[in-house]
Amino acid sequence: MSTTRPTIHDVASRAGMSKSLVSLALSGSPKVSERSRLLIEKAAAELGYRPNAAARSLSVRRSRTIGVLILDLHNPVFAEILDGVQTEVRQHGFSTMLVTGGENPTLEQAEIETLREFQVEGLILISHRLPTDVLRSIAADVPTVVVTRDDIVAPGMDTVSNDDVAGARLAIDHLVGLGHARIVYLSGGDNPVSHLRATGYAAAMTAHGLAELIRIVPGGLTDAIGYRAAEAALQFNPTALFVANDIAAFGAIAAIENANLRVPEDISVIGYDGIRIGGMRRVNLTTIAQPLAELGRRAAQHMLRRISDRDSPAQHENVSASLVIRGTTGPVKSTN
Amino acid sequence: MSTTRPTIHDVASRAGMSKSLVSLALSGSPKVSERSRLLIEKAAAELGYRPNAAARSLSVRRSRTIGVLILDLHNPVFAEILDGVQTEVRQHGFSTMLVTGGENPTLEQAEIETLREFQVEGLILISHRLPTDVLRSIAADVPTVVVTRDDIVAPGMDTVSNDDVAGARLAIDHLVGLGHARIVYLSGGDNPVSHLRATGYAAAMTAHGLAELIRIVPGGLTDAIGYRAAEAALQFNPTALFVANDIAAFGAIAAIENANLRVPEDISVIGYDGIRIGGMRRVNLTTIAQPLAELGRRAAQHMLRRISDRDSPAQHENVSASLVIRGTTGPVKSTN
DNA sequence: ATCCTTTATTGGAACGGTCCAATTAGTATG
DNA sequence: CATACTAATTGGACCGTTCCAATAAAGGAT
Repeated sequence: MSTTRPTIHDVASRAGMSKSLVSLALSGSPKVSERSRLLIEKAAAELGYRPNAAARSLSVRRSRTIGVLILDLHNPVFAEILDGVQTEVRQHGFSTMLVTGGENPTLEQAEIETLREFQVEGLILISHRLPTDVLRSIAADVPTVVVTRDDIVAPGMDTVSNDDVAGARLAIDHLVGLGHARIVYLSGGDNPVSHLRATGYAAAMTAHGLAELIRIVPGGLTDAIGYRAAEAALQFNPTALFVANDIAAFGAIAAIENANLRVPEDISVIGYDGIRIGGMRRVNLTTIAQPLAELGRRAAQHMLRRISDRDSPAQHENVSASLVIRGTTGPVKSTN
Repeated sequence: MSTTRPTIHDVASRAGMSKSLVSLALSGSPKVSERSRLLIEKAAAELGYRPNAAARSLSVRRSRTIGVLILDLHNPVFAEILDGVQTEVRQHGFSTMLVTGGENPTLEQAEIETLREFQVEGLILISHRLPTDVLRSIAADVPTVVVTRDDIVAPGMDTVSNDDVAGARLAIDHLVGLGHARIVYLSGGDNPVSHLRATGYAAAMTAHGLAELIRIVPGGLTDAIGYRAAEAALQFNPTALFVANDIAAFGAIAAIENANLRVPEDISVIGYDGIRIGGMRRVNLTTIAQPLAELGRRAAQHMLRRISDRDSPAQHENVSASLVIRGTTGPVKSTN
């Protein structure tokens, strides 16, 4: 059916008043008489009237929508952050428009372009792979907040992330506290977050007088790559592995078990991120947990602030990650 | 800076031609002279002009956007389906607008309302918890396709799902083939999908002459509930568990191991869905895999068809799931 | 009754595009 | 060198809202 959707005009003529009054009534203005309001509401309901957001946004010059770019849908980390963003944003009467670039910079840029054509009032980037200058120019004319990374700063751009260096230190402290010394870091590939975690690892090792035992094995953020990286790491005869993220840690554990070693009895493993499935009893991964939904909520709050005050100074918030001890780390084997 | 974004008028006056010509040129019309086109493109670039999607959509009366409702962001199943939707839809020049209702019918309805105000041209529901009549009335005036469920049919609404009954049968056939008989089904709670899988389970058991061994333990779709359900299931002294979904299967495995039994030596476990993390070597879950991204792609295709031909007959597509044998199922113990 | 306030209502311009019909410029034809 | 086309360009209506300035209606005070 639905030939054309009813407009405010249709409601007006059915209620026998002007479209202006309908507009007023529907937006809850107090200067509409009770009688008219009722009539109008009745007509609107009967017609199944639904305001046209495009027309409104054109008229008021606000879309009440914020754009969200998510790095990779398959990594639960980002879904959990998104969840926080959504709840916060919704509470303030905003909608979100979501896109993914699948870690492909070109695609990411195109998707952001689309978002901007829709006149989103702000952009939340749940991580990204954009070149610095591109990011800069985006942030220069639309309120932007980046979650998860704080390596790039630009005027008018906020960041919300956890302190990866401190988090890594937490992991190493925990392991050293359990008596470990030959601790290898499986990196998460060539990206800023992984580099920071490497830095924290190296710093903590050094602080514990273990500088000469620092070993970094190149890896990545997936299960399969974690598996391979762990295999490579075994050559160093480690007693513990610090893995760049939880998903890769899953792979690492599999590799260890496959080499007929036990976790944590022979080798302890600690991940990073604190995704929910890491807590599944079957996996039970010790990890450095970021408050993911909280990260998202904060990001949304910064966004809302920045929208209402475009040139409030850039803020870079650092929330702290925490050590969650579960079953994949334990005391180092006495003899070895 | 960005006081006001440049409009097509600004481009026109800078290039020294009319806004109509600018519109023509920018949409690649062949009736614009080479000279003018170049001038216009230059002006647009210099100004950083970006068309206003709201204005366009108002004028052409098409938004080129489709709305997507996703049941629960935390379950990877839905993210993987979404991925398929996105790639397909994008290829055809559409954007998506994503919302979640978190399994809450009221919230879902509100979110769908928002989507409709944005004049989405169609709605893809990656599962949902809507009452039948609500769903019906939605489908009655906006092209709708439901993924994952085909229990409700309505005119003008397509569905894309896997055949849960057949899938369940596949699982049971596999287990029976391995010699199992005391096979318990851990349900996924009170929802249509789980019921269908129960039906398939019961039918297959009956077909194998095991009708009197049918045991259904109430469960849910999460790890924690799967754990508890498995504990409860042990009273039946099963040799195998068929679990309503992969995530719950993870929990079930943990429960079994916690009871000092081994998987699959003592008890085999098979899940349903085929989410990626089930393939992680550490987990290595045997499962009935739905082609998730494919499901999403198909849904998008139906959507596009329905958009271009509103009253093409409702289609209900059933893609088949397949058995993926991994490490959590094995031959039944000889003596027991 | 008349004038002044309030209160309620309305017409119309604007928002930034698209697209159609009309106009102008340019070119070929007889 | 008109005439008839074709190609290129333009003005303006329209899409569905909001909102402001203007108008109408309803009381109140004198």
